[in-house]
Amino acid sequence: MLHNAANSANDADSTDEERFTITQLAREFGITTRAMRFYEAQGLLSPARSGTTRIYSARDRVRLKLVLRGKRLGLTLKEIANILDMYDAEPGEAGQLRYMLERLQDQRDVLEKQRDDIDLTLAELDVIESQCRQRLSTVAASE
Amino acid sequence: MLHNAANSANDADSTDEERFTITQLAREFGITTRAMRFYEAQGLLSPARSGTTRIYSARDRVRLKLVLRGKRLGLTLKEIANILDMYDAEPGEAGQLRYMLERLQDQRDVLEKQRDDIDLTLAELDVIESQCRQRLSTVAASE
DNA sequence: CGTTACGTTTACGTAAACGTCAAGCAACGG
DNA sequence: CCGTTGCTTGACGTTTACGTAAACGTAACG
Repeated sequence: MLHNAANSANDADSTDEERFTITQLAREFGITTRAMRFYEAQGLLSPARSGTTRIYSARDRVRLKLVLRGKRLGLTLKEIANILDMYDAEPGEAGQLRYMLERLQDQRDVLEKQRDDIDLTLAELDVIESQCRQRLSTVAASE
Repeated sequence: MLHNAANSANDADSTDEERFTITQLAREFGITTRAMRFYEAQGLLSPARSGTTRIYSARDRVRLKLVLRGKRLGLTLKEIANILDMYDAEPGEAGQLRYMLERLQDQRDVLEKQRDDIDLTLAELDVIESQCRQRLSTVAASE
């Protein structure tokens, strides 16, 4: 078993990064190892290897977190990949930077539209709920 | 062709509801007729029929709008159907009403979580964008 | 009267995102 | 040494949400 964490002051290794196994992260985030391997196949993750075994760093963990957040927003894995790529994109030339700014704005537009949709939906849930409570009080009275 | 709208003061029909063809609505919302028929097959829409031809009412149109909003939020058609069902649910008995209130709260939790995710993502896009503009000004200076 | 436009059903195809085996290697406990 | 546990790579199955094509009806247009 991999001795993990709880090693504070020793270790010859210069970087004291925590390392995780695939099942550790899977359990932590409530997903399957199959899903994680799939994300890797899609280029969303690229953990180190010890032999054939995957070793996830803290950075990998953050990326996974971002993937799952993207999923909650209903983004496809491809869209998530595009965002992740922007995170650690090489400087690049002016044209590419300008293109990237456009894509960023597109993403922002989608998210803001989505926030509006959420607010609308929440407002309608309020209406339904109050109607529901109304009926409930009426029904409860006749029991 | 169906003479639509623009008939204000006549018509023996008591309800002056507008009626739409499938292609009208499809064009209006930028989707395909195939999609609309699919939504119907999944129980999300149930337009009237004139012979075999579908006739959509204003109410059908609203439902379609809600379906598309749900889609933008990343909901599955099944989830959307559940929400729509709550819209026009029969009063029902107390137990069912209480169950419905729970489902409503679940939905609210998801949406609020989603809004938090959006705010986080927007904040990160800001960071990326400003870095992007930084580099761009640097690069632009050396041209 | 042919074709163009719009409507229908039925049915097979497809992309995305995994689920679910199967078969195999590696270490560790008893 | 043998079995359990945890990791690996295929590879095929499944669900969702349509796309796409075939084959047909019908109403208007020139």
